[in-house]
Amino acid sequence: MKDPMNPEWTVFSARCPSRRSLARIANKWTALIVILLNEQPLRFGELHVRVDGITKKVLVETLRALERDGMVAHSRHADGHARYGLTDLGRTLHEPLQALQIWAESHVDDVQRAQDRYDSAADRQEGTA
Amino acid sequence: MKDPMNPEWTVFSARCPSRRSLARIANKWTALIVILLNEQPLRFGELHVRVDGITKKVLVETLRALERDGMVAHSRHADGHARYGLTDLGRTLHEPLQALQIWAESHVDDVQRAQDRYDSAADRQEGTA
DNA sequence: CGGAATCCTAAAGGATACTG
DNA sequence: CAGTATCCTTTAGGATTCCG
Repeated sequence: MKDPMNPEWTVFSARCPSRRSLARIANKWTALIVILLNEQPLRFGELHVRVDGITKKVLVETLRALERDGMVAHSRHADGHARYGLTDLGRTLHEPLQALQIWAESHVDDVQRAQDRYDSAADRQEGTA
Repeated sequence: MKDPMNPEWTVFSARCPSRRSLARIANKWTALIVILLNEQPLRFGELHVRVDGITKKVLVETLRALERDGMVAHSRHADGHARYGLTDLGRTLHEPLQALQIWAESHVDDVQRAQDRYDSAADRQEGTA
């Protein structure tokens, strides 16, 4: 599958499989789901309420894609309910994805200020033009 | 801006500003651009060729969004050409985003195997049905 | 070269209703 | 409850052309 002779075999190549993987993991829904499932396996409905704003359709699709890529698995539990959990592979994703969560939450104000600056600068431009 | 009284002020809340930030940084184009710009400031055309598969339109839009959020800035260089580079804020993004690149590139085979397993299991299901 | 403008398609996502 | 199925809207993204 991999061509070690090809120096372009990185995420920067559009046709490298790693580009597809990057697109899947560099995704807000994936990040939120992986972060939640790292705590503990969850049922579909629990995920649905804890990932605020996600629709059932998108949740199903994202879970299926993550299962296909081997990051998530679902299995029937002792109480008769199926639960989704991370696989070993999925667990290796938790740290980098949680880093994104932490970044996003801790830089809210920085980003907000930058946006305000940018927008007011843009307004001045408009006024000048 | 922030409501410290609201315990739901996290990326898991659809209306929390951090959710928007997460969506912006958990994005393949953002990741690729930030990783490249961390090495050195680049001109538009250099970015365009090094981020294989991106169109000029999408590159412009992504750069503008990153500038608005204060992660990228462009400035005229000594040679008279404008170059894009990371701001201090943008530089803090490099490590977590490069972690995603490394994950994607180093787990290509794991993901491929998982997909093969999943797809052949699905085929068997179809045959049974 | 570094875009901006326009147009268009495909994909993501949302709403709703239905089912085992 | 855990999905499917359907339909619809919106956004991301691509192709092309033009401009300073």
